[in-house]
Amino acid sequence: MVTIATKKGEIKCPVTGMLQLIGGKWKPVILYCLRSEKRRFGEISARIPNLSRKVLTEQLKELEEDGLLTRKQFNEIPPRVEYELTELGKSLKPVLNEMEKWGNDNIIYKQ
Amino acid sequence: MVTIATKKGEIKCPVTGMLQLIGGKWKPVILYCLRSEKRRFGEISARIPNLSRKVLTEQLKELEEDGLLTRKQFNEIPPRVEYELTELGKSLKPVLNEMEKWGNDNIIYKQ
DNA sequence: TTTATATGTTACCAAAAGGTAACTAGTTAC
DNA sequence: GTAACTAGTTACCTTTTGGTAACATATAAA
Repeated sequence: MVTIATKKGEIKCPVTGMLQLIGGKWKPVILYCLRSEKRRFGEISARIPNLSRKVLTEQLKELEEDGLLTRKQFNEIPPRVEYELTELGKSLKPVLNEMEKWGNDNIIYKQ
Repeated sequence: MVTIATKKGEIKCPVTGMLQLIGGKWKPVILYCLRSEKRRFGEISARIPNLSRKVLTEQLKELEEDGLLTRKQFNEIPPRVEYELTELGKSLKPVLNEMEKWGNDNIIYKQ
């Protein structure tokens, strides 16, 4: 469960609220990448090659702050960090699945 | 059906593809607003008060170019313009419904 | 001794997104 | 004669987002 503060005159719309958490160019893809298993930072980065490591770090941090995933750091050399969806994050699976389905049914990639 | 050109090295991900069409701060809310009926420009604007008219115009134009909605202009005074989802736009309803459901189940607005 | 490793951080810059305020048009109501 | 109406457009600015390149770290392998 997530709490969002409203500003004056703001309408309490469920879709608007959700977009405050997973709106943005990369967050749904990151969550989609983690939907069925935990992954290391490098794995996520390799699977989303157009996303720079800097931005990936930022987005992961925000998703963690919003309670959608956990970050587990192992103090090894070289370092290892694993990201995994929380229960709240997992509850997004129906949304991600519908997005995946729509993309598969309606998008043709060319070239 | 939508065609998206890939750049070199890009992965053909259904979620990434969908985000190119409806990613962004406002597009899902606009589509959600039109999910069950056609609406005039002013109606949409009134229902999304934090969205400026300038940005609404831009977003509607992009959604029209991407084939998700139609724009019907009546040459009356004062002017009237109606926006309505196309079949492709309507095919997004399952996604929008899951987003709505998740928002209603998981978000508490405070204040 | 140098290089490679994984996961970052930092400084700096460019591009995209979004906002406000002023302006437009042609008819109707005051 | 002036204001209100709707659906924009335009100019200008700010904020957000995103990118690149360099650096840090501790150990192991060459």
